[in-house]
Amino acid sequence: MPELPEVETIRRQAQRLLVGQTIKQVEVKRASIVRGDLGMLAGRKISAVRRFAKLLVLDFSGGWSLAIHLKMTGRLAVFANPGGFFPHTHVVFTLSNGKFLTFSDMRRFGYVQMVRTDKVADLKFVKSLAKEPLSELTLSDFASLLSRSHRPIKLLLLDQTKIAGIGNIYDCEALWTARIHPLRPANSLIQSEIKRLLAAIEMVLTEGIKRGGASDNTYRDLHGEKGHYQDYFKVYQQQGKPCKRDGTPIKRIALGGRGTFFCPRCQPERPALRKKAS
DNA sequence: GGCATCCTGACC
DNA sequence: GGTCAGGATGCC
Repeated sequence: MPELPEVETIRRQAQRLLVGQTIKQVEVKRASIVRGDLGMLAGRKISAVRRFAKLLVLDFSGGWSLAIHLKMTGRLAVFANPGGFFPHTHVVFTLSNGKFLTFSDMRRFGYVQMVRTDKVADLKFVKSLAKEPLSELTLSDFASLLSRSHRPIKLLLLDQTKIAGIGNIYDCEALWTARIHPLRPANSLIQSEIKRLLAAIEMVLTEGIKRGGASDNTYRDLHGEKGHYQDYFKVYQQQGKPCKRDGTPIKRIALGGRGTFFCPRCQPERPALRKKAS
């Protein structure tokens, strides 16, 4: 589902397509995914698009904002005609250019929430977020974060209150890139591994943005199109296929109730012991 | 900190 | 029919 690179892709597209547009009409088809009164947005102009980890925020004239969380299957997309809308479309905004901005979500885990622009930073979810890897988190932040937890590194990276924006896909891909086993206790990583892992996280997120996100399954961008990062997966949902580094079959285990993919050979459960000089 | 839970659909 | 799905939270 949408992680940092996917939401950032949508943010950049929205910046170009939506800023300057005025909301002509709002239609809520399913009230349960809406928090607050979307009718307040009619007649308002979109002035900015922001992202907080995986949360997208549209700012409107008059001090109102709309926080949008896509969770697992949410999609924010612009269509020229109502005939093209995705299934499970719950909210439709008619724009001043005659197009339609839609929010759809098959599993209905996502939401759209009205909030005063000056209160966005006070949203419980936003306040709980840790630093972002591509813009805020330093190596010493990361090292200190890891040293304070004995949880499996894979789970720590998924915790938005520890490091913001990573989901299951980029988690697995970063661990493979850094050659670190997902079950390794966070505080067992040595300095060289910590450095490698942070570089790997930055690399896979940057690559994800460059490829327009990963559409392994349901993700679509603001144009309703798939991303391409799924064509570059090294381990995610590649179980049984040969590791791109050493040919060993990729393994899948369950960790914290979700799929975890890794190479059992180049991501060893224990760091390689230094060979004794003989 | 670990686990169930909100939903629907795809796939084996 | 059973399993799995990229998130976040609320409960123990």
